[in-house]
Amino acid sequence: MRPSKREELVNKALDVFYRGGFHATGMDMIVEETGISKTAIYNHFRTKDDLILAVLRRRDEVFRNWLFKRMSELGASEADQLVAMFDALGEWFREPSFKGCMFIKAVAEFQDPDHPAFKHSVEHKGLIEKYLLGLAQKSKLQHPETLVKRLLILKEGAINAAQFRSIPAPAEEAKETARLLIAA
Amino acid sequence: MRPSKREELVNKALDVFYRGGFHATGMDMIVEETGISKTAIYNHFRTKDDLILAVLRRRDEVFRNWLFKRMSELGASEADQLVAMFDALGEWFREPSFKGCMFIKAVAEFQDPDHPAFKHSVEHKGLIEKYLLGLAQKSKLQHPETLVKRLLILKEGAINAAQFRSIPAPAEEAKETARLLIAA
DNA sequence: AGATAAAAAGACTGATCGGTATTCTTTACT
DNA sequence: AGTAAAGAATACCGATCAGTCTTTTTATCT
Repeated sequence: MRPSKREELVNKALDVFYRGGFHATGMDMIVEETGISKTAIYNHFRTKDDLILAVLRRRDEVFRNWLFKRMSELGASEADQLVAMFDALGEWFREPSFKGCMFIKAVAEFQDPDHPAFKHSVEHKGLIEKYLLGLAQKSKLQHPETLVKRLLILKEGAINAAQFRSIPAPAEEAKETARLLIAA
Repeated sequence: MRPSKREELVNKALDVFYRGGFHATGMDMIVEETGISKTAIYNHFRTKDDLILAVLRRRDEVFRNWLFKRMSELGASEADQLVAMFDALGEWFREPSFKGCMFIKAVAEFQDPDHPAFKHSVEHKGLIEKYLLGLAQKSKLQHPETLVKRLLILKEGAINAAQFRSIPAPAEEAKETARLLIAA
């Protein structure tokens, strides 16, 4: 099956870039870690940047699917789901392989706002915002736009604190703050 | 004056690394942008990593001094100063050269928790936490440790949102949330 | 001013970068 | 089975990486 070969490459490259960073990881390392030869890789992707973009697209898809599914499993009402986002994040943080948000890393390494990796990272955050806004509107909470923006700030902050490991339970702290916002 | 030459190198290197990233910026670029020859640079620093560490130390010093000073200028009481942190952050975000937090970038590029750049970044956040905790304790607010952890999450989240430019006024959103936390 | 020492400039090193050309292996069809 | 066509493995390319060595400049002291 041809397409699965490509997907396998993207999935493995995702792991390698996530662990090692984008610039610091050379294509030779991708070859070594995936077991796929350079020719085969460049048969699927024109440049390293193209591969990175495919990786980011895959990460976007996987992460959003996982997060939204987990939120709906952990929360009953729409308002509950918004709060449950932080429980889901907490599960993510506790995974041994957790190394922070790939899109935060991407904008850190590709700082030009016109770079496709930067733009895609902004899009990813935008799609999450859109989804949260839908939930906030369905629930009858006041000022849904404002609420969502503040929840997003809490989410990003919790992810960062988790990566720095400077706060023992960032998801829980963010969750309590989110509760406060929703109750207000 | 000898030491000022070294400081000038560190200050200029800081700019270049901040704009271009750590791995993506080669030493030749540092030479070009600073006008200081490679020999002179390597006379002061044994390796590129050593230079990067000096840059991070300088950034830590400059940023904390600026932030704490600005907080005390913008806030009267200790509790006010905690809230005013977000006004100061807002000023930072509006600087045209703003490109996010250098320490977030550092942990994104040097992911190994044992790497000196990672450790120094954690230290930086720790020093800020310590200062905020001092303020929270002097003010008679309840649960100062918890409050500070949540304020830090808001701070990190606002910085990230500012870098992504996904939220129009992240400092203001974070500030309002902080008010809520302090009032609670 | 001239000798000497310190420092900086820039050519250069092996290694590695992203990417390609050539060789080799595998597959598919008659 | 034999042959052609497709795909992958690897040797290889110029460019650039971090870092050094040699040469030239600059500064100091008499």
